[in-house]
Amino acid sequence: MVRPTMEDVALRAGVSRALVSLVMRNSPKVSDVRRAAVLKAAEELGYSPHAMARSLASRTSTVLGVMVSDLHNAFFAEVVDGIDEVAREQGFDIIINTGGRSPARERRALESLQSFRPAGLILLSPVVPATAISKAAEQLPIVLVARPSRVSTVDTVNDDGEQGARLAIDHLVSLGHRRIAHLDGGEGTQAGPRRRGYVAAMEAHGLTPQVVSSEYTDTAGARAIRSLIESGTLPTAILSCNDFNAVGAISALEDAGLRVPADVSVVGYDNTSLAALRHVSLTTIDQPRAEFGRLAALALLQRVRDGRTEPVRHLLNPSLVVRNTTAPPGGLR
Amino acid sequence: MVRPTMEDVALRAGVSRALVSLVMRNSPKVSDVRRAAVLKAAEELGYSPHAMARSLASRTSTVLGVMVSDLHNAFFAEVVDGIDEVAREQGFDIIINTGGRSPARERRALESLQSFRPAGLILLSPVVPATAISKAAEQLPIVLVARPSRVSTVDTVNDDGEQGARLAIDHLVSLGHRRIAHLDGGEGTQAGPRRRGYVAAMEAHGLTPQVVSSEYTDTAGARAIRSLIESGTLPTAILSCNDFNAVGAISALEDAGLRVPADVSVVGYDNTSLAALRHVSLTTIDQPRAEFGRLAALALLQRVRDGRTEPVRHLLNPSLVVRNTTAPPGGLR
DNA sequence: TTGTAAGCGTTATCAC
DNA sequence: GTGATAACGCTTACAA
Repeated sequence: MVRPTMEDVALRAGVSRALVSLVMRNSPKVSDVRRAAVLKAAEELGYSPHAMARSLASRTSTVLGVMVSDLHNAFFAEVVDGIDEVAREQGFDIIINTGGRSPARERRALESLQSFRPAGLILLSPVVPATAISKAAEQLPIVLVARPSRVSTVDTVNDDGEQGARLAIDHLVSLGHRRIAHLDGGEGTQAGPRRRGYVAAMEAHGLTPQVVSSEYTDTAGARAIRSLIESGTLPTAILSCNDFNAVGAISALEDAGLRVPADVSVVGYDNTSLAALRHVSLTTIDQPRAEFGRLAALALLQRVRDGRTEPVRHLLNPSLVVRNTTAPPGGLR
Repeated sequence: MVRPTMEDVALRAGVSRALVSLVMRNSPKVSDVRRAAVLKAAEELGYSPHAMARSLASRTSTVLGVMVSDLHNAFFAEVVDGIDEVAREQGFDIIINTGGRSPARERRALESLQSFRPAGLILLSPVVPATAISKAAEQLPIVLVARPSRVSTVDTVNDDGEQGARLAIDHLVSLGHRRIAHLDGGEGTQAGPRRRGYVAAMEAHGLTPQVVSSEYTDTAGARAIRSLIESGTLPTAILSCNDFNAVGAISALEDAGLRVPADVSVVGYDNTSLAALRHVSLTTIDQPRAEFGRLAALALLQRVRDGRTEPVRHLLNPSLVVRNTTAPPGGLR
């Protein structure tokens, strides 16, 4: 169980260690015979380079660290796909760690990631305080995804939540809705912009906003609907803070004998795989997740390789995905 | 942007590099005064140990590599939680990489993980050929989760799919169902045991198995139901190969004007977060996912630290979670 | 084109 | 307790 080293390969191929090193980094200045011999020896020994030793010696790193705040959320999986795509193209490896939505655990994940001395770090929706981030940013380039920041040393990639909410409201208004409530995400990341966008869009249409306090879960969505029904203030359409909340809302509406979308229309946010299920078929707002990842990786590489120092702020446009939970009000369809 | 080293800390604290090293590994044989001085200097400099250099020098690794075949599947997130829990307890760090369900990408992920020379590797439902796994197992300890293996050098952690299917059938039979079809997972991992368990359980009850070819997606589940309806062979109950398939089946049943569970009962498999949504509320088979992770990490640590060499094969018991998609047949409820 | 030797940041083995 | 010094596996001038 002891892994072969360059020395072993060199011995077996009858060359020096340095030459093996050249072959491994496929330098052009190695004769074909020697190269073949080295490759053969490496193959036979099952040798593969030791990334840490390499990075130590070369004083460079081809590793990008990725901190995923919540592995349970498929949202991040697609962002990672985007990161992975760009990183691989550019010859970088990624290592992932997860924070489990707990600041303490996330802190540990960050430290662990940094102990590998990666070229840079991409943080997906981190929950640690901003000071922890700016402190880390003193040591290496950092890109934040799905979390805004004013720290001038970090880049950010976000979706324009205000515009997303506006798209949803415009859609509902164009269907004929006038009374549209927003089930608010409370403290959740991105809840602020979505709420502001909702209020602004309603007012732009001359309508009265109705913000209902809720959370990013299906039970919270159901609870909010029940309170609306009890207070007799149920509108004809709902904009939920995310897809889970929307599914909870739909289920509570159906429990109350109301039909979606005939009696009430519902719009989600995020276009998770849940929304696409035919059983749900939720009208929702899509964020270009893989693009988030690609831009984040690109931003990091610009700092790492091209030495960029001014921060970049990507604000991506979400889009509306119309499915089967929205229709004109009052069953007019 | 240049990270401080032990040398810097030593200089600042007015001690030798070796002493700093001792403090960092909190050795008991350092005077309190010196320790405090070193810690203070490290803090001021923002110093944290260099994991790669440490591992290189100590010829040991406190890193566990985790390959997640599909980050989009929340199933793995909980397994990772279990791994993380045990690893942290025992002073190990984990680094994650993903294979995106593509053998080529997975191979790359495996190589990348190995280049960090981790103490061992945990592979979650890998799709690479068995030979690739046994080759890797020559270099370091490997544990496979959700994929069986006969390679004597690797440990495995799986759920007992046959028993899971049996639990579902026993439940349906006890409700009074006699005609129960299985929507089969085809080539998918774990589809085999579930199918065998279904057939065996049906025969044990003196019933005729009805296996319908399908896949692990909601559209496939819907398609299978439509074909059953068209052929006039729709039974009173369905055991799906997984939750997605079950949700697709439910949706197709409702589209056809049938009620679930009044007209047809449906059981899923996996107890994903989807099943728990109140809008779905699916009766399903639960696998102890976090336990998978814990056992996998423990198995790895036994090899790494205690030098165990005989393989272990964990086969965990699934359990039945009854929700609202199962009832006695014929709307007798 | 190939080999030699000096590091990279750390731990480990000794002396003191 | 504390401090030199030799590894660890690799890269990289610099020589040959």
